[in-house]
Amino acid sequence: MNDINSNKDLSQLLQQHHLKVTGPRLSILTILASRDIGTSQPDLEDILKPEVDRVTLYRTLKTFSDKGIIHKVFDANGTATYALCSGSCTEHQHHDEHLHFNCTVCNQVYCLRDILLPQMQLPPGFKSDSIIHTAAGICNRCNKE
Amino acid sequence: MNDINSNKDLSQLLQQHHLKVTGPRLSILTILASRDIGTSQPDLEDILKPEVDRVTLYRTLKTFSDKGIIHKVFDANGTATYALCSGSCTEHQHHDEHLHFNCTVCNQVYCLRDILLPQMQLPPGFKSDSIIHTAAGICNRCNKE
DNA sequence: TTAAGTGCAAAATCTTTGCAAATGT
DNA sequence: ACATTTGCAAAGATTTTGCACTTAA
Repeated sequence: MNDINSNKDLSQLLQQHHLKVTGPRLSILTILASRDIGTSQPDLEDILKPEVDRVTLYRTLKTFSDKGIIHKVFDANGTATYALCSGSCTEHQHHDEHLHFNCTVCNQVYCLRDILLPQMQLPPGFKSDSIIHTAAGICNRCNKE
Repeated sequence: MNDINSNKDLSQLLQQHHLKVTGPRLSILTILASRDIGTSQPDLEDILKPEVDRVTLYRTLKTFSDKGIIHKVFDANGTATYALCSGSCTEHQHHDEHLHFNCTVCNQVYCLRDILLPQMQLPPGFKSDSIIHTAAGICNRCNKE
């Protein structure tokens, strides 16, 4: 569970990024904030239907990504999933260097923020801003069943 | 450059996977084999147009993925790119645990097979089959210019 | 010969764009 | 009041499906 979850905090989050506080935006943020896992555009669409228009969802996710409020992770099928950024992301740079885990059973994307990520040596001439690590396998919930 | 590149080798590759050797398939494999970088579906489409139908391309890429001949990597925009698998991939399991590098300038996806990948400790209950590492940054070619 | 593969057309999806109406500041 | 944001409609792009024709084995 993310620590940003009261409605008030979410409003502040929007204001910090110079975005107006609107119903659709709060709904979307509330869903994302309540999950430690990435949520796909289609899933969000289902949950928010029919209160929020599909187009608004597209635009809002774009806006949030651009502003550094959420980040995008692709699951194994190439479907984008979205999750709240940690505090240090900005419009100019994302810092989402945590491990993502995509369960092959339930297909959910987990953000495992506590895993230590190793440094990697790149070949000469390559300069990396960020490395995304996405593991595929079975998550703790599906593992039990 | 991949070491599989003669037309004969590519035919064998198809036969090994019980696939018929056809023009479109060889064309697609030839392109992928000649590059150390992932190639996107749209790029392939452009290169192969109008000899190979768009639908054939979709179906062929799907077949090759399923058979373990190529693997799919998503670039930062979520566009799928395709690259030849290393020898050890099968229909049942892919072993593509190399580092992918997506250049933010030219957008190309490099498969950096020689980078040593570290092991990571997952939380209890999580079991991982594979981890994909995708770095974003500037590649050696764009770095020079 | 015949199962697999291809190409075309058309359907189904997914994503973006334009614009008028609504809304937050 | 006014720039932003939304919702609808429609356009555009992407991906899949059906089916008859072709081709490799």
